[in-house]
Amino acid sequence: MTSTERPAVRPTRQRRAVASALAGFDDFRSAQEIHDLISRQGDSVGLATVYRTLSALADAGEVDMLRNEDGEAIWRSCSDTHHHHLVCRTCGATVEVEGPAVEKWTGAIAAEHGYADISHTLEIFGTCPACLVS
Amino acid sequence: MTSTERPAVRPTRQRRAVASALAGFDDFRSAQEIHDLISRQGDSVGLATVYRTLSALADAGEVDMLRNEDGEAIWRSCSDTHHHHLVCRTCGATVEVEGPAVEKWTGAIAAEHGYADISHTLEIFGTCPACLVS
DNA sequence: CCAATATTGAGAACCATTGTCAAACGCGGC
DNA sequence: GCCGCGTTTGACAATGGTTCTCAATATTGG
Ligand SMILES: [Zn+2]
Ligand SMILES: [Zn+2]
Ligand SMILES: [Zn+2]
Ligand SMILES: [Zn+2]
Repeated sequence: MTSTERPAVRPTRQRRAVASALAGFDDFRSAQEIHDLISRQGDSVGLATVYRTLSALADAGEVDMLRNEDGEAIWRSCSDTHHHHLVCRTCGATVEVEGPAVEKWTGAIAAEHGYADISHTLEIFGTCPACLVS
Repeated sequence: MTSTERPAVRPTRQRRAVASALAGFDDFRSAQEIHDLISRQGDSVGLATVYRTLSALADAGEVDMLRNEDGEAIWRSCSDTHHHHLVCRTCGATVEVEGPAVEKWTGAIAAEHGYADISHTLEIFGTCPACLVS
């Protein structure tokens, strides 16, 4: 059997720029915002390349992508273990959270109804302490 | 103090057609699919009106809207109590599920981090029994 | 039936995302 | 260092879902 096909990803200036931009914030940002960030850092990367790179990183599990209320994709550099997010609706401040109990629950519910190959999405939104006081 | 402003919603042929279409399926459909369904039922309703009506129903809590993998909005007539969904990735078959434990967990996690005004999204995807055998 | 207000729809406008494809680049071999 | 080749890039066009516009129409209460 053939080993997993590996497309041979190359370390380019552009990919480095995207990675660098991702390291500069810890909330979720749109591809366009990240593109602007890169420009402001002095680098020049095509918007299409930003999209391509973000998608690749998401596939590789290095960034998480979710959708804001308008359906726009927003991205964030994340740890590589399975987790969910607690996101501030006002400033975007994000906390990674884990919930073994929830993981078990989704599996149980699915099994109960005979569903297989389960995956799930779970995000929590609220107002963070900092935004509460202001 | 003035009572809650009530925009005075009128029962029109169009809104009836959308409601009727919604009653005709129990999986999640896109606005365009619902628009097609209405046409096939013999009614004629503008696409913009379908969007407007679906949004209004969603605000009123009579339908649930979520986003598919591509970010498209998909809609479904739902019960009015808080619940989540177990959706077949292949045929779309949907089961409404409730999980008091999960509700408590999200609240606890949020409180633990000082977040307030909590809301959350949670959807489970998998392959339903029918699609498993085929 | 009237006036006031809400609704509709055809099409334009928006805008995030993806596709195109020739030029530029990274890499391994020589 | 130089070649050859597959990979990557980017300017720009194309897509496609969703919203906007605004004049024409429908509903309602009187
Ligand atoms: Zn994450
Ligand atoms: Zn999980
Ligand atoms: Zn529902
Ligand atoms: Zn819930």
